[in-house]
Amino acid sequence: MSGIRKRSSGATLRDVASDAGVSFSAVSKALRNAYGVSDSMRLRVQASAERLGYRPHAAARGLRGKTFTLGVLVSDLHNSFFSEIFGGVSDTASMAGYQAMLGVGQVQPVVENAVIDAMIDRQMDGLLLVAPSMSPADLEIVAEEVPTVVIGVHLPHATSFDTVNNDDETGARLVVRHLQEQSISDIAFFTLAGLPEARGTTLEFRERGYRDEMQLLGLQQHIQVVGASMDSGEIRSAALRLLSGKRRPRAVFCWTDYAAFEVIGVAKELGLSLPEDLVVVGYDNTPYCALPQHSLTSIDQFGQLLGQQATRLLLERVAGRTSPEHFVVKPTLVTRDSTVIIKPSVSSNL
Amino acid sequence: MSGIRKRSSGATLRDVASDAGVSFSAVSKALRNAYGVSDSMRLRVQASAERLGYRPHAAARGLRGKTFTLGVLVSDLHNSFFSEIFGGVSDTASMAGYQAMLGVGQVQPVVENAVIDAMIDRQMDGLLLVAPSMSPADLEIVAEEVPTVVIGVHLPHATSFDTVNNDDETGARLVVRHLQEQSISDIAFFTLAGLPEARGTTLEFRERGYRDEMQLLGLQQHIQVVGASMDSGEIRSAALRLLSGKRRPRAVFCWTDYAAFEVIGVAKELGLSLPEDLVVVGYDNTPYCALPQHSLTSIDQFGQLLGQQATRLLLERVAGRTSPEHFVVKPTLVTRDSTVIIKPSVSSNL
DNA sequence: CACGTTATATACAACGTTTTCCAAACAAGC
DNA sequence: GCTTGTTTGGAAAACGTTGTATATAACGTG
Repeated sequence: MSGIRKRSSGATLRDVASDAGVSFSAVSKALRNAYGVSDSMRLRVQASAERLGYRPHAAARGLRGKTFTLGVLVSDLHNSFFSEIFGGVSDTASMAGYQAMLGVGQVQPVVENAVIDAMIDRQMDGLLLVAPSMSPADLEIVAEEVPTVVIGVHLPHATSFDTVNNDDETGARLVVRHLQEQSISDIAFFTLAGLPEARGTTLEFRERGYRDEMQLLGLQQHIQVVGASMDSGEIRSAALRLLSGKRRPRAVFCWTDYAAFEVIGVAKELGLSLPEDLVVVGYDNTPYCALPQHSLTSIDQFGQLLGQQATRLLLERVAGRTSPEHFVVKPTLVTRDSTVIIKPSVSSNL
Repeated sequence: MSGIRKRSSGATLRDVASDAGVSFSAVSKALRNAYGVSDSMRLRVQASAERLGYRPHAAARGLRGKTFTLGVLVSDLHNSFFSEIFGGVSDTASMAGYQAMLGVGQVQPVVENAVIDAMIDRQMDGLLLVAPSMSPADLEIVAEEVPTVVIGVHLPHATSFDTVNNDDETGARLVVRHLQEQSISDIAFFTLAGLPEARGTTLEFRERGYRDEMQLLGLQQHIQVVGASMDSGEIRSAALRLLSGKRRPRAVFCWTDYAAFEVIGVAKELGLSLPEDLVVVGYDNTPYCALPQHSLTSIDQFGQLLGQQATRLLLERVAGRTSPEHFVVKPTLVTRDSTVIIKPSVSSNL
């Protein structure tokens, strides 16, 4: 019930050693289940350690061995998709005796670098970079220094780090196909603009999937791509231009849910009714999608799974693997009212 | 432009020393601007350090002195209010040469304790606990061990740590008064249920403010409090009970924005129109409130400012202050369409 | 019984800092 | 020129681990 550990013990290896009547290096080995320790001693040592509330001093450890800490860099806390990823990371890490610590890069390469430096300085055993905005070259530099796994950047030929992604191209295709099945062909893609440079990013792949599938279905004349930064105001004005222009599309497929919500907002302000006049689709399937006032069709990319797999790979790298692995999960379309034209009879499914 | 630091230098104090032609302890002092170093030497050392790309080894530092790391514990990443706080923390910390690292407590005291332990083990110089769900007694235990500042728990008499809060009571009063000015008197309060225990929490204060102000305005017969956990399903069923029951209120004041969004959703499903049939108010003024489909009136508690002040206090504690300080910021009501009955003429204010 | 061969436990040298204590150098006061 | 004091730089002892090298004991084998 209490839960909280009796602290301020400050017991060190030496204290445990003198309590158990053995040498302090014996304690070190006994507690790490190292080779060359008799069962009787291990038991005695463990008992003493337990009683004294011994906890290894991470800084001291960091000086010689591992710190059992993983650094996770996310670009933006506001995107609740990242929270989902972190959930998977945190669980998997703690089950392996590691602790995950989060840093925030604010989508600015400068800040990202500072955070990464800080993590390396603190001797973190491995780094998990979620949707970093730095260049592949810089990623290589980081990966050279410390075991690294990257989520959200498609670099299947990277050798010095692993990548974990959802198949963004397929995700985008699913959307286009779904809309076409609803007899909607005039589909625009709303992307994120103003990023440093072409980066092998998820955005590229989503856009490519969109373009390719449009082409495949013979809808190439309807291809239309607009973009805005992450700023709410910019998203709104881009959406306004798109929806009040003369080429207003029948559907808008947004690179992330939040952008979709803004688009829906602008549409409402323009007096458009959804889904009759306009259909909107998002990406990430964040919790807000399920709210009836949005009921937003979206692509689920299984953030938790992504986090788990990435952590698994990272721990493998920390353990010594050097050959690269690239994990891709198939995304799923979650259809909701925002794109289902013919509504089902009654039902207010709570 | 490049930005990324030349890594893998691995330069240590000794390397810098031999490069500059001085002893390594001289380097240590020179770089920390310690007493007893001539200007000429300081300059020479700084030049060498710069050239070799020297970075202090945090683990080694942790063994003797500070780690220049602050641990931030948040209960739940999904609440984007916390992101806002962290923004303020991060900025203030890095300006003082500190790095903030985030841990997530999942609203479970067990996990919270594990994360706190991990932070203490890693010799973090101070802890910033955001809306922790642990007991005041446990907070004291933690604070005894390491400089601590708590955000989001009202304990104005705590001596071993500082607190930073918005004035939840006033916030709630603002809401009630605002609604009454709109001639709405039948106001219910929607709170968070199923927490460990009474904790001196923000919830308590919001509820108290609500009750007191209702009383003051002579609306005591309309006082009605319902609650649900953080789970979306539970919120929805509680909202359904409230809104379809015979005592359906005219307004629902929710302890946090997300709950308000769920309530709005349920209301829509029930065919209620807002704001004519029902009025909803939230707390935190998260970015989603501004979306036209919500246009949710909410209380802004200035998360960024909260984070900045908390960090300032924490750094003071790290520097040695032991007398407690308790900072309170006045919240502000941000009115939006969800509660403004008579709509302004035209305007689609983008 | 000398002689490897295993087991087991200890000693001790790192690891990269911070900090205390000392020595050297130099100036000032008599 | 001798104390006294005040800078300035260096030597060395922590800090709490890990990991390697070494000592000791126990145990067959030839």
